[in-house]
Amino acid sequence: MATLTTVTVPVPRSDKGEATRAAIATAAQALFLERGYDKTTMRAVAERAGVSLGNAYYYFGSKEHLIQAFYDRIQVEHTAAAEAALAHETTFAGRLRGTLTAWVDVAEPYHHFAGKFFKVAAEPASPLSPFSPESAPAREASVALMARVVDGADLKVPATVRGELPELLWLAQMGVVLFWVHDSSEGRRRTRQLVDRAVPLVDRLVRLTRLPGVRGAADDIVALVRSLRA
Amino acid sequence: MATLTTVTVPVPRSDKGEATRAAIATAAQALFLERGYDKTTMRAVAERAGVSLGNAYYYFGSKEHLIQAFYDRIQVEHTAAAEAALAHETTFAGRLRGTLTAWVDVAEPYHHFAGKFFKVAAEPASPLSPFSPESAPAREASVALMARVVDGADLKVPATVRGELPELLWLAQMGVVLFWVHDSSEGRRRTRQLVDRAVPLVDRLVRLTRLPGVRGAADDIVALVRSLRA
DNA sequence: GTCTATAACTAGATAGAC
DNA sequence: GTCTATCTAGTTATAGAC
Repeated sequence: MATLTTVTVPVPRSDKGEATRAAIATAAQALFLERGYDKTTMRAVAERAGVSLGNAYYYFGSKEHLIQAFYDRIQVEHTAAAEAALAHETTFAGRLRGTLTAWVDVAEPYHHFAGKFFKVAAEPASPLSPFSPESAPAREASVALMARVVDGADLKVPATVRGELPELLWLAQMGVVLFWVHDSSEGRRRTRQLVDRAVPLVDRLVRLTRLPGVRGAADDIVALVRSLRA
Repeated sequence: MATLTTVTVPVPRSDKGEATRAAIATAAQALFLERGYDKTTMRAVAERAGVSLGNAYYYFGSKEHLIQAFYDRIQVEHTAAAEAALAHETTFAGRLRGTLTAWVDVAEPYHHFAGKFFKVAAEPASPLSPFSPESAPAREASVALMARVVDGADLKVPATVRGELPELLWLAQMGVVLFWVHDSSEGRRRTRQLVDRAVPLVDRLVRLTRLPGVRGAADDIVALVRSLRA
């Protein structure tokens, strides 16, 4: 159980501060895309933003904090791109595939420094960890998106399973992200293959939970997941 | 598909070099345990080892390379500890549980800096990534251990499933490690609970693959895993 | 060629004045 | 809020010793 720690995030109180903060974030994003994370120095970010090094640190506690903006950006873009797919897909498999493929599309421009990205996110103490309190809004938004995948679909499964499905699908998405990070094929061809092949499988597994022999096991999985959240 | 990159590892050619290398690794391990990863400086490691800073870098390309020794140590200790459990367990569930619990026991002393550990391992380009070529020996040893879990057990499942089971169980172990890294409960109580609850579930799921309706899905999973390895 | 050492460089982070 | 000056520690360059 994570102890709840208070994190001091310098939220700008004035309009001027807001503008400065945005300038720094924008400069960082541009430089990360141009040169990648490692080759972008805090000094270069500050210079491009037109502020001093010390001032950049006033708004962002560390270089890693500048990454959070990408997290948020991808999340927002993904939701928009997924909605387009969800609008015309009615089957569970179609909706899930559309949503996952939309993520791969949206994330592509950032792949070349996704390693650093992921590295930071993997540290438990990091606010960028997908399990951290700070990431709760983005995580909940992603789970909510998976809920929309399930809700609009032609899916008949036990209520217990259905209730936990969005969170389980989010976890599956984390698995896709893990694969994607390691995928150096052109255009993330291999990740797309993984999605195309795994989705029908997931579809099949989910529907199998209606089988008497399988349902008990599925309920146990649900109970386990619930107990881990506590 | 990972491109095969040549990695220059300075393997000492003389006995003296070997001794120096060992002294540095030993000093690093002691300091990491005493103060943690972040608070251990390369200068401190060099000093404790009785060598210059530059010399430390001659043997270890970066501070992160010093972590590899822990990887190897845990792997060796885990195999030994697991053998003890495997010697008197005959059921699949018992053998799996003993092996996973042995890992939690062995890894406990290193938990306080496991975050850094994991952070480094999460970067795809890192030689410490569990999927990297450099980690192949340790990974293969872990998979081989899982093969021993399966081989000595009372398990009747389709041959296709059985063939991939060691690797799938290794993947499950990675999941336990991920949970463990984030687990701040005393004595890793929650991770142990996870193992205790998940093992019977895995046992049940594996045996379910004999059901006609489930077997097809299981074969698809096996096929997917195989295609991803290519 | 294999090792080892010293000095210098780089960039993330902090302290304190304004 | 913003700046300048400074600190720290990972890393590299390079010269020389075995």
